[in-house]
Amino acid sequence: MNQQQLACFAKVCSEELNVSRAAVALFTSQPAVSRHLQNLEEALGTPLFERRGRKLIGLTNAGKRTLHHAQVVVAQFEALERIAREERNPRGGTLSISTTHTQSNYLLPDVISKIRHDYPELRFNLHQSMPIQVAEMVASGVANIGIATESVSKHPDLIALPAYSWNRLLLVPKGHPLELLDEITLESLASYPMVTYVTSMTGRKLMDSAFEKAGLVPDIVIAANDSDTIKAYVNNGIGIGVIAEMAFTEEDAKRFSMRPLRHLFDNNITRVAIRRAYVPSRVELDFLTRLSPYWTEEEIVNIVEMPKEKLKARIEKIEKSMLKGAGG
Amino acid sequence: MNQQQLACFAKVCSEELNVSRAAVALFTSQPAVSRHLQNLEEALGTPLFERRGRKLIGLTNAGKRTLHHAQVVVAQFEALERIAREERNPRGGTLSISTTHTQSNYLLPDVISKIRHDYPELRFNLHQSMPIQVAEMVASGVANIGIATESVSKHPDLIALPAYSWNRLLLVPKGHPLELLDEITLESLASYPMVTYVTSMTGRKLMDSAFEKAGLVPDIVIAANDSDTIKAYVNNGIGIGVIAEMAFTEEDAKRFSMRPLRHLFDNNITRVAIRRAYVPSRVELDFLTRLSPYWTEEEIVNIVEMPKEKLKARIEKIEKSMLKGAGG
DNA sequence: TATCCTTACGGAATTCGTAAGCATG
DNA sequence: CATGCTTACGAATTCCGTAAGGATA
Repeated sequence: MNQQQLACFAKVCSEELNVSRAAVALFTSQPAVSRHLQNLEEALGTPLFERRGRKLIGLTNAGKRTLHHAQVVVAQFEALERIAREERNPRGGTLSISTTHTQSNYLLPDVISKIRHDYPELRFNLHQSMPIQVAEMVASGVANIGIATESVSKHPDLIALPAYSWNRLLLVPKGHPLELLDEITLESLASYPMVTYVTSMTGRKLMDSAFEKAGLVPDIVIAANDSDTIKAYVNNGIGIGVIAEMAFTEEDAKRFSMRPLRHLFDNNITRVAIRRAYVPSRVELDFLTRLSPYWTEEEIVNIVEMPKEKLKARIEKIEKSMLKGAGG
Repeated sequence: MNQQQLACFAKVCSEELNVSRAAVALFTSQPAVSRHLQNLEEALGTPLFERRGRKLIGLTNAGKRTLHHAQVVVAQFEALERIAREERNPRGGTLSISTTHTQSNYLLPDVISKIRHDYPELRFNLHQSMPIQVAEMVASGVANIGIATESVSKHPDLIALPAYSWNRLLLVPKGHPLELLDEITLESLASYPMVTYVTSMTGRKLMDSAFEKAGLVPDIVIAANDSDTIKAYVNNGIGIGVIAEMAFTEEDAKRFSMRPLRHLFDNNITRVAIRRAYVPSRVELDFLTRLSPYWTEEEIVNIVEMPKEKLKARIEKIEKSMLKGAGG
C-alpha cells in the first residue's frame, strides 16, 4: 500500500469509477492506474470495487471505508507540499478561488482587501465561471475554495458550508411605474418584461418556483450571466431587473431605483465549497473566517474531517441559525 | 515525498532524533533511514532538522509543521491496514491494551466483560507492566491503548486523556488498632510500618508529597508492584497497607478492615494514552467510552487530531470537571 | 575509542508507458 | 465497433543492504 495507490483509488472514485478519466486527471497512463488499483486491493487483501466483468460498478463495504482515509492521505500530502512551499517562500502563497460573477464582483472585493492588508504579498487566483464549473474546479484541485449559490452542495467530493443568506431586489430606471407602487407583488413583476439571471445561476431556481407557486409566468426577455449585464439592459429600458441584493452599489443608486423583494422570495444561501478532507492553509482559514460570521477557524478544521452523516446535521444547524438571523 | 520518508521522519522525531534507533524500530538499515530523510528534505526543498555537523539537534520551523502531518499520514496508513484486516475477518479484531497491575486486575475486568458481550469474538492483548513501559509500548505501537496513572502524560508522542480520579485507602488486618480509631491522620499512618506501592507506580508520588508536606516520613517496610502483593504482606502482619480504592474487593472485606484516606491525600488521575493522530477502531472507541464517563466518541476522535496547545486546554477542562465531581 | 551519520556501490524490486488483447453495450 | 479494463514486456528508475568513510564527544 502506498500513496500513489491511494491517490489513484480516490481519483477513480471521484471520477465516477472511470479509470481512464482518472488516469488523465492524474497525468499518467490508464494501465498504470489500473495496476495501482489491483495492487492496492491485493495489498489490503480485500476487493474495493464491485465489478461486472471488467467494469467497476460500485464500492464494496471495504472500499467505502477505505475511501475516507485515502482522501485524508491525499489531502495531507497536499498540505505537506503547501507547507514546504510556504517555508521556501514565506511571503508568497496564493489564494485560489473559483466563484461566480456576482460573488466575485460584489462580495469578494471587500474581504480580499482586508486579507491583503494582513498578507500584503499574497497572490490571488480568481477563477470566474458558472456554478457547475466552480464545483468542478474545486473538486479537481484547480481552485481550493469555491463560492457559489448553486451546484456546490451536490458534488460528492465537496463539502459545502453555508456562508451567508441573501435575497433579490427589483431594479428599475428612475421614474418607472414600479418605483412608487405601494406594494410590489409577484403579479406586478410578471406584468413587465424582465431581465434577470440565467437558470443555472445565483439562486434563479428559487425565484422561478415562487412564480410557479403563484401560477404566474414571468416575462423574462433577457437572461444574463452577471449582474452588470442585467443593469445595462435595465438602463436601456429593455425591462425591469431582478438582481441579488449585494449587487446593488452606491453607484447604481444614482441611475436606478431599487425595491426590496424579501417578501416575495425565499432567501438564498451562498455556500463555500472545499474538497473533502482538505487541509486549509493559514491564509485560507483567515479568508474563510472573514467571509462569513457563521463559523470559526476551529469549526472549519473540524468540519472538513467530519464523516458525512455528522456533517449534514452540523450544516443544517448553521443554516437554521442563518435563516433566523435575517442574514446578509 | 512518499509514505516511507514521512514514516522515517516521524519515527526519528519520536526517537529523539536518533537515526540509528529509528532504523531499528522501522526494521530497516540505518543508511536507508538517513537517505529517506535527505530525500524528504530535498523533495520539500527545505531542511527539516537543525544540525551540528552530522548530528541532528532539533527541528526547524518547517520540520515542526511537517511533523504533525507526517504523523497523521502514518496513522492513516495504520488505520487503512486495520480496516482491511477487519474486512478480511469481520469477527476478529484485537484490543491491544498496555496497563499496570492495578488497572488490569481491578478496573478492566468489568469493562472488558461488557465489551465482550457486544463483541463476542474479540481478542484481547493485555500487556502488564510499569507505567514507563506502558507509555513506551503505546508509543512504539506494541499496544494501542495505555492506561496508567504515571508517566503517560509526559511522553511527547502520546495523548493522555484523563479517565477517572481515585484515592487511596488504608488496609489493616481485622482487630488492628487503626481499625476503630476516630480519625485517621498522617501521623497515625506514619507510626506503623507500612506496605504500599513502589515509587514509580499508582500515584505513589502524591502520597509521598503529602507526608513530606506534613514533615513526616512514613516507615515503608515493603514497596510492591501490585495490590495483591501488598494485601499478602498486610495479611501476614508485616504492616499496614495503603492501596488504591478500586483494589479493595468484596473478598478483601472478609479478611481486612478498610478506612478511606480521601481527607489525607489529593486525588490521583488515571489516564488513557494513545498515539498522537492515532485513528481508533470501532471497538476501541466503544472500549474508551465505556471506560470513562468523561468523554464521548466524538470527542475522542476530535481530541486525537487536535494541535498541542488546544489539546492542553481541553484536557484541563476535563480534569476540572472530574475533580469537582468527586470522581470514581 | 565508541557512537553515530554520510557516502559508495552492486543487485533487486518497482514503476512506467506502449502495444496488444479482450469484454461490454 | 467504440469504449474501457487487463495483460505483456522492455526500459528506466528507485530502493535496499553491506561496507567503508568521516565527525563528534
